[in-house]
Amino acid sequence: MQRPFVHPAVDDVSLESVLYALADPVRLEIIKRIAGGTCAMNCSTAAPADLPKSTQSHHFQVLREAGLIRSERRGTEVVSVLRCTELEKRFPGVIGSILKASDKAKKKI
Amino acid sequence: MQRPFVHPAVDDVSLESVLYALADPVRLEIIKRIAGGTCAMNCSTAAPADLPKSTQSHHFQVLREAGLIRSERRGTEVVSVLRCTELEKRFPGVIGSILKASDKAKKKI
DNA sequence: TCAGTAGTTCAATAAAACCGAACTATTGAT
DNA sequence: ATCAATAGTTCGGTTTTATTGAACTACTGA
Repeated sequence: MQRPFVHPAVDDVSLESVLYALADPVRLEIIKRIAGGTCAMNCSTAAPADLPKSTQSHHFQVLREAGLIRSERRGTEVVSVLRCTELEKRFPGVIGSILKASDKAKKKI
Repeated sequence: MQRPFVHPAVDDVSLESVLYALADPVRLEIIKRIAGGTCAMNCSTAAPADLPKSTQSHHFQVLREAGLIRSERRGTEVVSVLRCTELEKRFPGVIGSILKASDKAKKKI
């Protein structure tokens, strides 16, 4: 049987794990897409297309266990949402400034 | 001869490398000490005391190459300062909110 | 010049990431 | 109900990265 998704309580989310999760270019891109889009994304849509499925799955697991996203199965696919409100409460300004900075950095290139 | 310290130009500093550098508990602690203290620290003072010298040195190298600190030899020791102004300009709010969040997280425990 | 202190570099080991292949879960068609 | 297709997970082996003891470099002060 497949294990159900595990989401840490917001108070158990550590700043280090959040930063670690966002430090990877692929994962930062995923978070940007989830945050910027309809606010709910399946894995294949949110991750770069050329990335192997197992690697995609690994990255979503890291984001989930870091407390950044909440995932839920909907039919054959898994939909993930950013835990923005909770995270903003726990680490004010952190996610927002990072997302803003990543946009700006992208424009520069 | 020992190589001189290399510091990236502020425009070459990537958000990912900054987040990566700060994602490690030891390095985050170092940055907090450098930021909170007299604003200039040698390695032994800024790093946890029980950490092997080679590991300390490695962590300072990561912070340096990520663009977070500027290091300079002063006699036998190396003094490092946070590149706060430059970083604030490039990634507004990022370092500040992370430092603030890390203080709060510490108090909770 | 010599001893002591502060940090770096090297090389070997330990830990983590990556990805192909096999597996699970769900849906929709026959 | 069964079968094929889709979406994602898990496993295991390989590659990459981190850690650290030991040797080395740089500087200071006696």
